[in-house]
Amino acid sequence: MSKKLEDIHKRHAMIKDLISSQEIFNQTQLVKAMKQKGIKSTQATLSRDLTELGVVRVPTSTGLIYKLSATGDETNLKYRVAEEIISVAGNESVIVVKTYPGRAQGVAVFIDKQNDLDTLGTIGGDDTIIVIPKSVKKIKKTIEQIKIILGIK
Amino acid sequence: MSKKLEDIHKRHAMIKDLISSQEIFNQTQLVKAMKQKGIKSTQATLSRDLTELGVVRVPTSTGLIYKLSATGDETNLKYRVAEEIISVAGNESVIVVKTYPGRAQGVAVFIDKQNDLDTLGTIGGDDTIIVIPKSVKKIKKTIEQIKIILGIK
DNA sequence: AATATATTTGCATAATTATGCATAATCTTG
DNA sequence: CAAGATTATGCATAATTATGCAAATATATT
Repeated sequence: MSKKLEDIHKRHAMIKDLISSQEIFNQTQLVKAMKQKGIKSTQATLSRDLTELGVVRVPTSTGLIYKLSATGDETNLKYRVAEEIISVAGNESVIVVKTYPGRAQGVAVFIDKQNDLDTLGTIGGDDTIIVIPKSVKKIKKTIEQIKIILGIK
Repeated sequence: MSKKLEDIHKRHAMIKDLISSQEIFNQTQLVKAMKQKGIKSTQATLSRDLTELGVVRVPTSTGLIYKLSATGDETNLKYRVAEEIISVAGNESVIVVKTYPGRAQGVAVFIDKQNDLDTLGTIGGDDTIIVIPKSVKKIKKTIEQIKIILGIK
């Protein structure tokens, strides 16, 4: 297992921990709070982390604070989407996802939302989606990722 | 009635409308969108409005966009209800709440739910609500409480 | 292991948002 | 209606956040 990946995970976990246990008003404050907990990073990195974690800055009576955005149906959605997929396959240049009739649009939107997928974009018809990878070299990997995210084989 | 209050309400309504009907990425874009709809304002004012409306900026696959924060959130409901109220006043026997057209029912339900209010009940029409206090002696106090709960003056 | 690919990070800075202050608009009270 | 008080707004700018780029680190391939 990658040391780096562990670190990122640790940092993300710490961020979630901090923003849910205390009022964090801005990113420099977060930098300091993390430092106290033994994790050093910079405002720039945290800005990216917050985006990845889907954290929002909400107005409250005490000021703008960071909060984890409401999740919950995410896992559920995943299941439903997975059930609509027939197959995921690729050739040398694109990935093709087959779905049950009329389901392609919804699945395509879901795939688009997974911003940890290295895709340029998707086009969905009625029962077929074309996924354009960032690079043709990533096709295999991306197919794997899609399958992993959706928990299918 | 105040011209100004109407304008603010209109602007707030427009903001909610715009951010829920299209992707608004930043405040200058919002300024332009509002202008097209005939409401002129500045980035500074909109910044304040967004805070008042409890709007959040959430990360999505297409970038950071503004969204009304999760419904069901109590604080939020409060904001929205408060937005619909024009005035709260009383005479020697009842309290009258004036709202924007068609909003009275919703506001009345909200007031009913506040069980720390010393009221016997409410009757709501289209834009007016009559609130019956437990005792006429509590009218002043109850008006105050309503205003405090909703954070209005 | 060596080389090639890909990812993460920090720095510097651009982009964006929030706010103090002065002014204008509105409201209140006499 | 006038005078004073309050609230809303815009301007200028401070505060904060996001990002291009290059270096560092990690991963994959042979």
